[in-house]
Amino acid sequence: MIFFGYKTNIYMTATAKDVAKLAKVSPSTVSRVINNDKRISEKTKDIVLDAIKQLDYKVNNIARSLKTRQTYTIGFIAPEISEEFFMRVAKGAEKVFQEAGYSLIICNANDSLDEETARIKLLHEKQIDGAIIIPSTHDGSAYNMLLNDDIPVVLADRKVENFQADTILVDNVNASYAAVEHLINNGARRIGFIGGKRTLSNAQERYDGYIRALGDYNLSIEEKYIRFGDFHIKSGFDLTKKLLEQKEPPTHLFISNYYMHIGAVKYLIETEKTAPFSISIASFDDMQMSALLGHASVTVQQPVVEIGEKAAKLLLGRIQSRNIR
Amino acid sequence: MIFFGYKTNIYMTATAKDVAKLAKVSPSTVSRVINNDKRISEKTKDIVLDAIKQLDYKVNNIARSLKTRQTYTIGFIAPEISEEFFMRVAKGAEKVFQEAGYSLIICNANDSLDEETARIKLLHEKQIDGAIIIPSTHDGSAYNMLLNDDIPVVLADRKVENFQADTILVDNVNASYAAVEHLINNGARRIGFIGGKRTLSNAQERYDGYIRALGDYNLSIEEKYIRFGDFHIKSGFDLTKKLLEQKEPPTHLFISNYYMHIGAVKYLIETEKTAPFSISIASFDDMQMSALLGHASVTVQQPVVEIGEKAAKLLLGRIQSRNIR
DNA sequence: GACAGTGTTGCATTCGATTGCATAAATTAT
DNA sequence: ATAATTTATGCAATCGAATGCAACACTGTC
Repeated sequence: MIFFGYKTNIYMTATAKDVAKLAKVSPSTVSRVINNDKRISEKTKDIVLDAIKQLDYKVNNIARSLKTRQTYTIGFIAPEISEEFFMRVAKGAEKVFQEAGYSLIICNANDSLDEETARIKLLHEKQIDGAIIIPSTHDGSAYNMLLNDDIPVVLADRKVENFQADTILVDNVNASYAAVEHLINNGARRIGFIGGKRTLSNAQERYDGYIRALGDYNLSIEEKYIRFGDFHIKSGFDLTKKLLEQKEPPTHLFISNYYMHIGAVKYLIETEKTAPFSISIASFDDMQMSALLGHASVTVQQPVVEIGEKAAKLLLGRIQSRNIR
Repeated sequence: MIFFGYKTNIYMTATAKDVAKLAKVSPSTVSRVINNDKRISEKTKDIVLDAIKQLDYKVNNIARSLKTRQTYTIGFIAPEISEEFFMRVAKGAEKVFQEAGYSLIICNANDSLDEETARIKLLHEKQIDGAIIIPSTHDGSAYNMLLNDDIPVVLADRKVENFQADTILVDNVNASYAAVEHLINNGARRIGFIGGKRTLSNAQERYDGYIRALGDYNLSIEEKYIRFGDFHIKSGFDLTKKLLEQKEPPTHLFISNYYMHIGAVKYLIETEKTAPFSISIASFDDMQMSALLGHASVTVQQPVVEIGEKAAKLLLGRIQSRNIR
């Protein structure tokens, strides 16, 4: 493309100024056309639109954001982005935000407080409009960095200390209570418990449900049937091994999350522990694969994607109403 | 914080200007301190650093990007972000980019060309420094929008038409050949094939491997043993059903991806087809769960995370060397 | 004491779009 | 025909940081 009579950079991508020149109007007018300002005549609007098409003009959202102070970008921080559970939450959030014109920067905190804090600072500098965080630890003090600058935050899946914000949770206590109750009703008396780090609110709550169910049915709480690990496959494998290798092992297991469940099944398959006595498992989280894992008599179904959607809607509401907390 | 003697916005977050005032230097100096410009005296550097701490100043990356024309942001588009396979690719990419100071905007194309194109336009307007795309279809023409404006693109997992760029692939043909060969060596003669849409390069290549293996071992190619679907669980379920419900069904299956494998196992479990004759499955993609799925005698292991890492490193190289293609 | 050389810092412009205010043009009222 | 409105557009400042160039301060030299 070559323009006569005035200098235009033909190598770089077109700017509103270039469009303005071609359409013989001012940049302000171009801006108003892009933003659908009603008090612009149909005639000039058409001319500008035509110039935009000719130059294949695209808004520079960086420049726009600088002026409008809105980036239409949301931060999403999860402890580990390769885990299906967290990504399903992300999917729910992404859907809601995509429809509203926002996009999601997804960050991996690597289960580490330091890395999580670093991501928060980065997202802050990138001027995100809001953040959804699935906490990696129980300490949420770093999140205040965002709130203090009026960037709304919504938490999902886990509660934290030192930070006050809306949090989308499931009823962990009652859900795990129900799962354990199911085992008891099927005759289980020696029920092992495999849980996550108790500093995580959801891990603790699932444990609470287990304890409460045992109590309500007058079953004794045996420390040797209770193990805590870290919500990952290996941990599920190791703890199952520990529980089952003792004398008089449990006959049933309540396992606190999907990945530990996988680890447990892996152990059972490898050691063929299935033969002597049949282990029956109740577990938390219902994934695509859960039904295909052996031994599962009941799984607690968390509406995972919906958690993301709810968190996103809540956050969107706060952003749009400028009501930060 | 209140400053006397000059007007400063005490409500908004501090800018370089505010820091400059407090440190009694010019904004340029502040900028130079942040960017570690060597020709700044230790003394003023300390003063400025101190002022930065006092005001809790954070760079505004939007403003910076407008000037430097670098956003340190990468677009990542996948056909469906909730699928573990794609997210593992994303994880690999995220890791590499995080270390290099970039962050990832993750977009869901919903297996749709239109949505994919919309995401590309959005990312373009957001001035991303580069993009990694896992194509949703075989048509890559929309990707040129980026390349034409010197935004490098790297594809992963699938090739496309109408677009030329580096693409990180696995050797689908030989991998599926090897899997089928394994079945044949174990005595398989009637091997069913369950594949994805053939317009996708990887689906076609996996089919090619199957055909070639049959040919090399002088097994006839029976159309009634071959079915194409769409790489999703339901499709795997349906096609397995179709293959196994015919008279003289296949005794072995080669299944082209993880999700179809899950669908197949689901069908086998539900119908207990396991009893009369034992189906043996070879499948593509080795996920955390693959070993736990029944019937799998061999799975092709794709280095999924490494695909993401490789793609990211390649892209990073292009970005940093400003060598777009 | 004048001057070159080196090291620090500030001035002013720039990136691309938005927007309050002013003004010009078109329309209506008188 | 002129004044009063209404409508459409342009001007110029602004968002926050980066940077080429100029200017200043200091040291050392002859």
